[in-house]
Amino acid sequence: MSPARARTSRAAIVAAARDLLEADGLEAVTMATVAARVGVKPPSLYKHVRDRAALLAALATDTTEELGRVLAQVDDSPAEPPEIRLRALAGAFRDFARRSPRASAMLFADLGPGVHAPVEAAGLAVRPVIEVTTALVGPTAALPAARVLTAFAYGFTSMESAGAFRLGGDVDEAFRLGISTLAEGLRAAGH
Amino acid sequence: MSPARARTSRAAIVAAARDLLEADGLEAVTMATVAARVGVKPPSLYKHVRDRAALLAALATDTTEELGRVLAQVDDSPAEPPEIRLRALAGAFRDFARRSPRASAMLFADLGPGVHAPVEAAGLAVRPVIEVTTALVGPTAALPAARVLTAFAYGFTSMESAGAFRLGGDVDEAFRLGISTLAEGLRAAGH
DNA sequence: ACCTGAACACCGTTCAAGT
DNA sequence: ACCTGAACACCGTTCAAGT
Repeated sequence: MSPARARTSRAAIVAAARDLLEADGLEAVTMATVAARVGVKPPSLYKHVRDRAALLAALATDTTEELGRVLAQVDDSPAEPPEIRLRALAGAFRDFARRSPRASAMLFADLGPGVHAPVEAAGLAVRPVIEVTTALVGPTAALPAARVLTAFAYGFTSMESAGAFRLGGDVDEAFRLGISTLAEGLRAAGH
Repeated sequence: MSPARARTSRAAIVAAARDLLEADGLEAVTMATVAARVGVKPPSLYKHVRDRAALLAALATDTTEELGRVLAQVDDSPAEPPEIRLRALAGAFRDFARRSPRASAMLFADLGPGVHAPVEAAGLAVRPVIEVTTALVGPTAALPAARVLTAFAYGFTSMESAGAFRLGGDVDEAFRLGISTLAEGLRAAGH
């Protein structure tokens, strides 16, 4: 008797995977390296995650949920003008992307069939953006405006952490330019 | 004597890799599947590419060069107003991304250490964008403006092909909104 | 000069057997 | 109920041997 007590957990496994991802890239996230990091043998992981694809999906979900908490905390003063709130959200997302660049690049990426954060987590993370665009352009135009802002911020930070800006110049300035232009332009368009 | 004549080529290998990538995703691009598709055994590939990472880099380069040709061909009438040229470039990029969604998502992505298209190919592909932003906002502000446009278009198409827009609504409209907003907003800001 | 078969280390995954 | 060792198919890569 005395069945084996859990020596690890799903949360610890996901955290280990995220650490390995940020440290050494996605190809370094193997069942063996993750298992070693949480102190078990590879087969034991299958008691906590279905397979590697499910582990990556859980990693994406974890990242999405953390981002959702960060953005919700940043956007806690709806009395501010929407442009100010938007700049704060964008800045927080960029900081998040710099803290977890590889996990952030996976937020909206194609990770194989059915491998992405569930709609609930994604919806929750994007909610602050939609709330701000609602204040900015009204409820009917809020979704496309949020998509535009998200696409820009995600594309920019993904390119940045991949080292895709290789022509010199001030990268910070370009990010601020994008957010400012979109904030003002969307407001002007969305009467 | 009569040393073995090449039964395949680097170009054929890259093309096979791209086909496999678009058909079944990056994890389906193995040395074995690529070799089978070009009609050789896996070890033969190493006479043409250093390793799998180099093959993926060559794939990214090939994609970047093709995009460069497409964009250069689209932007062949510098007499048009920059907003029109910009819309044409953006539309061509989106078409390209829909034709080769997985390869396009790799254009500016982190594919491992040193695995991305060389600066020359990337610079050539982005040249039409910089030329248009030069016409739009002047030479000093052209680079950040081009970065903003590229980040938006790349982020948007990557999200789109990954299936990240899951809240309904008109995705085409959102793309047009982004390009219009940026074209007008950047011009207004870049006197 | 390129191709192949054989070989190796590694990876994801399964499963019977332990506690 | 979770853990492990052993096993399997597969993958990237090397290399000696073919032509």
